[in-house]
Amino acid sequence: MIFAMSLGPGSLAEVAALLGDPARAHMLDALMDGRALTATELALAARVAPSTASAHLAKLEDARLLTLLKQGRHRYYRLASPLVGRMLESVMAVAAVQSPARHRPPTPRDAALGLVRTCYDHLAGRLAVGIADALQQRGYLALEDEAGALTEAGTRFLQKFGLDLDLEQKRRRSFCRPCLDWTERRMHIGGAVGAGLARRCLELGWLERRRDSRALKVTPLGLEGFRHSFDLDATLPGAGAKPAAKGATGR
Amino acid sequence: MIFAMSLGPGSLAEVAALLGDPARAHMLDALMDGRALTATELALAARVAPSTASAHLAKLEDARLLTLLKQGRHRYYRLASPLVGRMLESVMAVAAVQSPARHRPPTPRDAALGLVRTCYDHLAGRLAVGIADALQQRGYLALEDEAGALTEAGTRFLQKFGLDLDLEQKRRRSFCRPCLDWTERRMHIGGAVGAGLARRCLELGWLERRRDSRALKVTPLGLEGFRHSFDLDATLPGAGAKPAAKGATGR
DNA sequence: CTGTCGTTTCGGCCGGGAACGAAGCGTTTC
DNA sequence: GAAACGCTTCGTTCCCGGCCGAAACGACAG
Repeated sequence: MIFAMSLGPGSLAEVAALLGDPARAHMLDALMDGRALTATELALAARVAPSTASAHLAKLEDARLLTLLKQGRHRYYRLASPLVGRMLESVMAVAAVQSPARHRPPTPRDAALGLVRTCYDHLAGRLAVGIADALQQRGYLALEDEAGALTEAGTRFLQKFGLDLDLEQKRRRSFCRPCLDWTERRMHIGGAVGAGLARRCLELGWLERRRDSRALKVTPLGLEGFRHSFDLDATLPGAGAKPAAKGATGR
Repeated sequence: MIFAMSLGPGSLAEVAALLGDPARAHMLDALMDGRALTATELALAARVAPSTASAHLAKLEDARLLTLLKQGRHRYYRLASPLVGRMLESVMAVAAVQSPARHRPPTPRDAALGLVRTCYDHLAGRLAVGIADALQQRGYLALEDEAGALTEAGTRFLQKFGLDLDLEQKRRRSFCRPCLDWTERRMHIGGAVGAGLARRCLELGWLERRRDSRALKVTPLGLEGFRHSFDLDATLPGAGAKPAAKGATGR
């Protein structure tokens, strides 16, 4: 039998087929913020019966896309590695590009997701793109299709902002991965810098996690902080007072 | 109906399902070298009847994963964008990691693929990893999990080697994307630098495309060139004379 | 020990979609 | 014009795999 390649297209299909089921896709999407969720939570996210969810999770774990953490009578699942997260990102990026806003009933909760959410370990959404834009405009950052890099001025700026880039930077000369946003269709900051930025924003109390969603809440403190540090308006359009500098988010 | 998210996990599943069929996966894999192939060639690659292939190709084109070029009575398909290529890469990277050499009947033709092949627009395989290693060892390159960058010395070296990095470099400060190799499980050079390197090796006549495979042929000229410029032994293990400096490829 | 909760296993149902062959359409060659 | 070729459309078959509910299992709480 020569027709079975030892690796390659065969296993490509196997992995992709796992992502190709709507229920599993919803589960993986729910896990994309990096947290560990229980089987029931994932069943809820996928809108299937617990028994169905169990079968799906067994497959995903068997394929090493998820890792399992048994804790009492709960079973916590999480993405097996950043590699898996990046794979999901890249598929979503393609999905976003090739489906040019087919049907657009912009759900109310989508608005929150569109403003700012987590993307595995970093920030995504309008705010994240805005941050990337602001840093680029000031010459702190160069973000291209395939790679990104901080300038020295940018490194100093982010260190002053509270990121500890020194350790990382000694090991790796460049660690700022561009990530295509599926709502904005624009690049934002992933990689180590993106993760650090997200961590710092949560640490400062500018953003808060929500229990039920990947969307993040911008605190009043954050509203002021983003305006002051990045010249960004982090309000939801149509919610509350009209922004003073409306152009800031749109750009 | 609140249960239908406008974008996100739904379209993730849609795209992934397209990759999840073995026949389509084989087609996409065949297209991963960036060339355009006809419908019959793809049918052959996927080992399905022309009518079946036609249906698959229609779906892939409809989803904008492939673009169609009509030419006479032939229909040439190719990957719609580098984004699609990168998505396939990332899925294969996961597939390679999570299937730890399940069944290993190392096909003879796999040996050629393992040595050097194209990966969308750049080189992959043992030789490509070797090149990346050599450049890193000389301090020309820093390649990490999420990003990579040339040093100034590395830029000069590659320019002397015949890559025209000037144009690119003015536009983008950093453009050297690391790409996980599914045979070697090591990083090699993708992005603009990787593409340039591949182009230059073909241009120099060091490597030649094969008609039927993504594997490349190392010419005698290339054998000497790789040894001289990168201190690499580009022979197939077990084929021909034993390499003089065996450690060079293994590292 | 008994009940509750989180999770898995089993059995059965059902639909989507991948496969093929035959026939049709457009293009090139002789 | 006829024949060969490349590809698609149509109609049919068929099987894989997702779904659920019922029941079993293990863990914790009372």
